Amino acid sequence: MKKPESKLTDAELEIMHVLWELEGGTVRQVHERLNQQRPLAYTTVMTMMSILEEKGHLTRHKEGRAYRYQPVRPKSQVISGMVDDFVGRVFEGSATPLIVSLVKDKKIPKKDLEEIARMIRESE
Amino acid sequence: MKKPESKLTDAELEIMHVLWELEGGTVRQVHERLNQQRPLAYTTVMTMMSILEEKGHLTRHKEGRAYRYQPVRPKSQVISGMVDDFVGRVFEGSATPLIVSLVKDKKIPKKDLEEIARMIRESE
DNA sequence: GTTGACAGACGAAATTTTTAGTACTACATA
DNA sequence: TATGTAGTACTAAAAATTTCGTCTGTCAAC
Repeated sequence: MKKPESKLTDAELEIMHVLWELEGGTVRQVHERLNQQRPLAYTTVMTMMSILEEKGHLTRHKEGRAYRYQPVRPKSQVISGMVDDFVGRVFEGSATPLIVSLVKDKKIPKKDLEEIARMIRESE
Repeated sequence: MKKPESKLTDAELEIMHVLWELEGGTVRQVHERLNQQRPLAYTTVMTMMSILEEKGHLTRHKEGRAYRYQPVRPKSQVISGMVDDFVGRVFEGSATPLIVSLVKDKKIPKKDLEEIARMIRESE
């Protein structure tokens, strides 16, 4: 049964990253990818992908013998939701301190900083 | 037994926020705060705070009959670590897309944007 | 000294998240 | 048609997180 939406857990996010990159794939494909980083049973990946399908993050259709899974929403949209959630939990709603902290003590390449500055100018 | 460090879970973070704001407090004080937002047993808060103490995020000392808990590290430092973790998991290490997405989504008041732009200029 | 309120210790239930085992099906092919 | 293989469904164990109950001790007020 499909639920409308739901928060992505850590392990689920890993899988979504692979599928966004591959633009969809089978359990086997995803398993092969993740397994390079850390041992993980095939069925574990399958279970996770089923859950993601139930949660409405993936759809699937038969392709030959196996299912092919595809992300329902684009990466940008899902991640934007996660950012909102993060800002809510960690910064109690206000995104400004997050940016300030990122710009200040994180290593953003100078080039990117310039681009960001330009973006801000243009958005006004 | 104290472990050196550890990731903050959601519920733990809620408590840390209260203690950062109050600059330390008793279980009762924290419980009263959180209870305004959602029902929560006194002992639940107590357990969480004990765990936070074991994890090294809080210290405590007797004050009258009760313990007074205090954050070990300043909010800015802990949150900076959480941002790193988040950037790693969600943005696969690169913070730039996060900033871009925040600025683009227009979640930042114009006034703050200007200040950020100034910050960038000055950091060069 | 009894009683009631407050506080913590301890143990553990409930829930969520993560991981995996086993059995069953379809298919190719020897 | 017997057999190995790829794939899934179903089930559930394991681990982590969140929640809370009960018991015990202390202290103040009566």
